Amino acid sequence: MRIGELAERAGVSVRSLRYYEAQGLLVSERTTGGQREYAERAVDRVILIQELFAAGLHSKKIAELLPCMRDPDGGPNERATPELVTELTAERDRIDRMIADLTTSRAVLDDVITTATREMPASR
Amino acid sequence: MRIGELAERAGVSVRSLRYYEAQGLLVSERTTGGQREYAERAVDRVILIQELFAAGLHSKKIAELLPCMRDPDGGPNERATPELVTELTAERDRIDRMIADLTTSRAVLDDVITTATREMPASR
DNA sequence: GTAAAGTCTGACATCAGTGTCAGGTTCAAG
DNA sequence: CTTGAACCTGACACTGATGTCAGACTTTAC
Repeated sequence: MRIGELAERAGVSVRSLRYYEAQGLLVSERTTGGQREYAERAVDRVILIQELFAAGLHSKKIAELLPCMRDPDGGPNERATPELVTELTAERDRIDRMIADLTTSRAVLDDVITTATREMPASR
Repeated sequence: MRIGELAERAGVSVRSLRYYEAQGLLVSERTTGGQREYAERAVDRVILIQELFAAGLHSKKIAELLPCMRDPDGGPNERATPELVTELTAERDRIDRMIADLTTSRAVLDDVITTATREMPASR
């Protein structure tokens, strides 16, 4: 598929896909005319990249991480270096803290919403 | 307390505290000489602000939200408008999705870490 | 009263991902 | 062959919280 379709199916902008490629997160074949051509599995990869971005990982670290993932297609995958493992462990801990903080914030919002909604049902 | 102490106790930079004030998230008394003076409760407020930032809320929305919080000191608090409730509900849903995504990312990291660590115990 | 540490305002820089625009090329359909 | 949509590269703008610097003032300790 071409870049427009991938962007739509993965729910990101065309701009972002080109950026991912420039950062080494995503590869593409090229047509004779120089246009990008993606395999089916690119969709899942882009979604994964987005999730990792959302988790606060920077593109450089994602670029190191991706080749170490167990490839569902059974493709070859590198073994993470001890240094990378250390970094990823730190990231994992950070994510754990992030989830904890988010849970707190959610409770705060929920409290305000509940308080405001009480005895004032369904906006009328 | 003055701004340096608050920064240290809340774990943020002095710069950030001044920014919060400029955004209307934090108020301060001023000494005769014009220096900021904070009450004890400012510490918790700043920590809360940080959590809300971490949850992806923008300062403007935090500024709307804060006065609607149940004040532990029993201070006066506004009732959230229906519009704000709608927005906050959207934020809450977004946080829920964020937590779900983070959980996915955490699992990805965990998988890579586990795979790399297996049969290669304690970095030697 | 003096020195040192802390604070003030204001301005500019940074980061990283994304938006957007320009000028040109490629592709697919008629 | 032509046309319009999609794509290409490259460049610049933006966002929003935070870092950092300069020059001046305040506070505290001695």
